[in-house]
Amino acid sequence: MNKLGIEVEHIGSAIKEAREAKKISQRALARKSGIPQSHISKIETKGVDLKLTSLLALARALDLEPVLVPRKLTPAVKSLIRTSKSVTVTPQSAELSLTGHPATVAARPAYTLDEEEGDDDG
Amino acid sequence: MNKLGIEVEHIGSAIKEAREAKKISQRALARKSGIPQSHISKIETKGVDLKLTSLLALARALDLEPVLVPRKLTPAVKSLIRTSKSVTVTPQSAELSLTGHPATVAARPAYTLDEEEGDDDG
DNA sequence: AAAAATGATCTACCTTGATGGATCATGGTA
DNA sequence: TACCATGATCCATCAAGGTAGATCATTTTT
Repeated sequence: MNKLGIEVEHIGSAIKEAREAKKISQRALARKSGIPQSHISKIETKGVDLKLTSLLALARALDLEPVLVPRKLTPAVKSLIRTSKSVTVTPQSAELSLTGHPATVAARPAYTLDEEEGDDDG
Repeated sequence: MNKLGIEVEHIGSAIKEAREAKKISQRALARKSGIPQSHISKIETKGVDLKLTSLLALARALDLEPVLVPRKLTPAVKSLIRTSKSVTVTPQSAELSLTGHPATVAARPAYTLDEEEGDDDG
C-alpha cells in the first residue's frame, strides 16, 4: 500500500504468473520488453509502483493488454477472461486484474466483486 | 512516445473523457482521487507517464478498473464495453483501452488511434 | 459588475522508478 | 567437477512523477 492506499504488489505476481505461464525467464522477458532483468526481479518480488510505459512494455511482451473497464462491467469481463482460460486449460490461471482480486480458481461461483471502496464523494 | 515507443498521451484523453462524461471538474476529481488538480491538468494535457498508483486512484475515482486482458480477448472485451456503452447511451463514448487501439465507432467519426507495435523477439 | 469556478501554468522540493552493469547462491546438466 | 542459466541483490546515477501552494486568464453564475 502506498500513499493512496493502493495495493501494488499483486501486479508483480500477475506479471510473474503470466511470465511463468509463458514459460520464459526473466532475462527473456527483459530482452523482449526492454526492461532490465534486475528490474523485473524487483517488480515481481518487491512491490514496485510501475510507470505506465513499463507496465505496457511488460504486458505487451506477455501478450496482455491493460484495458480500462467500467466498474459495472468488470465482473462480466473477468468472467469472459476466466472462461476463456478454463477453455484453454492453463496450468495455473490467475486473475490478472490490475486491482488484484480474489483468485479465480476455476470452480469459482459467479463474481466475487471488487474490494470495497470508501465513498468520499463530495 | 517514450523510451519504449509507447504512447502515453491518450490515457490523459481517456481520463479526461471519462471525467467529463461524469461531469465533474478536475478539482472534484482531485478531491476524490487524492491527486492534485495541477497534476490532473498536466495528465490530461501533456502526456504523463503515470505511475500505477496514480492510474488506479484516478480510475477508481472514475469508476473504472484497469484489467489485464489476454490479447486474443481484447476485441471481445472492447466489444463488450462498447455495446454496454451504446446501451447506456453515453454522450461521448470513448475507447478506454490503455493502449488506445482499434476504434469502437458506434456513432462516431471513427478516429483510429492505432499505433501498431513492432514485434521484435520471437 | 462582482463573485465563483474552471483549467492551465509555474516554482521549488522530494521521492522513486528505471537504467546499466556486476555479483552471487542455487540448481540443473554435460 | 566445471559450466551455464536462473532469479535475487547491490550500487551509483539520472530522469521524471508527484506534492504543495499559488496564480492567472476565462467562463459561468449570481
